[in-house]
Amino acid sequence: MPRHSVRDVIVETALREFHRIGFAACSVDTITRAAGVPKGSFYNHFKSKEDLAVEVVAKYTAEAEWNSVIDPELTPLEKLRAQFRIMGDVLVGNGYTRGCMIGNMGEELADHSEPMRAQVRASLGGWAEGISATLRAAREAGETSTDADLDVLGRYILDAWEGALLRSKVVKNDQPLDDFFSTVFGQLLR
Amino acid sequence: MPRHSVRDVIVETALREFHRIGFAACSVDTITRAAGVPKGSFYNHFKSKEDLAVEVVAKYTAEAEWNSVIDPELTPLEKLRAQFRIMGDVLVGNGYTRGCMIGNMGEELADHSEPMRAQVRASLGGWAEGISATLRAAREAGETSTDADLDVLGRYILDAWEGALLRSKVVKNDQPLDDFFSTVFGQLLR
DNA sequence: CCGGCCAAGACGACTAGTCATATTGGAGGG
DNA sequence: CCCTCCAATATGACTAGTCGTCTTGGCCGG
Repeated sequence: MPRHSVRDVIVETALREFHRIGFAACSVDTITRAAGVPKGSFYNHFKSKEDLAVEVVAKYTAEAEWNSVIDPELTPLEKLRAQFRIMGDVLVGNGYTRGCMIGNMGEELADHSEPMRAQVRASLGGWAEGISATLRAAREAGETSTDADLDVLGRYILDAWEGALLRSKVVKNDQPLDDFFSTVFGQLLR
Repeated sequence: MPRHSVRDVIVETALREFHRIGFAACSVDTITRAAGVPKGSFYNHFKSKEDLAVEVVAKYTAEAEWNSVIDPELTPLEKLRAQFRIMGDVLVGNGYTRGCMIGNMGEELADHSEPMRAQVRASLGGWAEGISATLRAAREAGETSTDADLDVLGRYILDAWEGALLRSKVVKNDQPLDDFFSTVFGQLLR
């Protein structure tokens, strides 16, 4: 049991720290110190820092706040809006820093780490498919009259979200998120 | 003159190398080796690696392929499409690596370097304004019937571009760019 | 001679990962 | 039940670099 729990502490801590400062700036030492775990123990649980990061992205993908929107009273588009809203609230709560963990890792490591590129690809792919599924429900419910291919649109909306988060880190105000919401829900999906 | 030329060689080389592998992965040694310049000379011209990177982003912004689209025969929307197309061709030509230099730097450094955050902010801001100006010309020419606020739309389109380039690095195929073009020109701007 | 510019190599901080040693837990025997 | 031994696991000092930056000596020109 203790070994299992130490491992989990490392993953949880790494998730927080990688998101806070990014992969390159976050050393194994930083993680283990923050986790209160001896540095030498790290390699009992993870083959490398890269392996840990891949696992962290998988965990984040499964547990992101996105998944916490489960109110059955919401229409499909209301649900989609709530999902993006809650993710945006996290960004704002962090003072417009950190952006999106998945996008950050893709940006930083896609050209350098094949396991990470594969993980980010899977994470973004699954996320976009979820958006497209919600769009299909919205279309069936008569919530949107768009004639766009909904798989294309789901992916595109996610791209726009990643870009908006990036710009939020840069301008440090609400404008990118406001632009996103008004364009996606006010133009593309009406 | 020689100092000026060495300095320029460093900037040109840095532009290439920073874009190829990103800020953190690109050491001063990497740049000076590639430039054929003694490493010790570097600090005669630049206060720091960060200062160089800021200057590189400014230079890239001024000289990106985006600016090379000047055919007066093109309608505003044709011009906009050509501008994005030529930028996309660079990505494809590099095997779907590198993404967008400005976005990359913003991603990697916005939370760590204030001068870089300011530069990326200026670069993205200017770029988005250019897009919005083209959209206004398109509206006046009757090319688009969108009723969106064109300043909002310009910024949003640029966000979507950044996100599409990120995803291109991850999936390494044409899908993100295709999604971008069909949604922006097939949905938002028709 | 003096001042300014150049650049080689030194400097100190930091990194991911290793490994010799310490610790712990489980199994077997009395 | 207790004790001993052994194997597996834990750990912190260490290794072998890399890094950005600085210092100092040399060179050149006025």
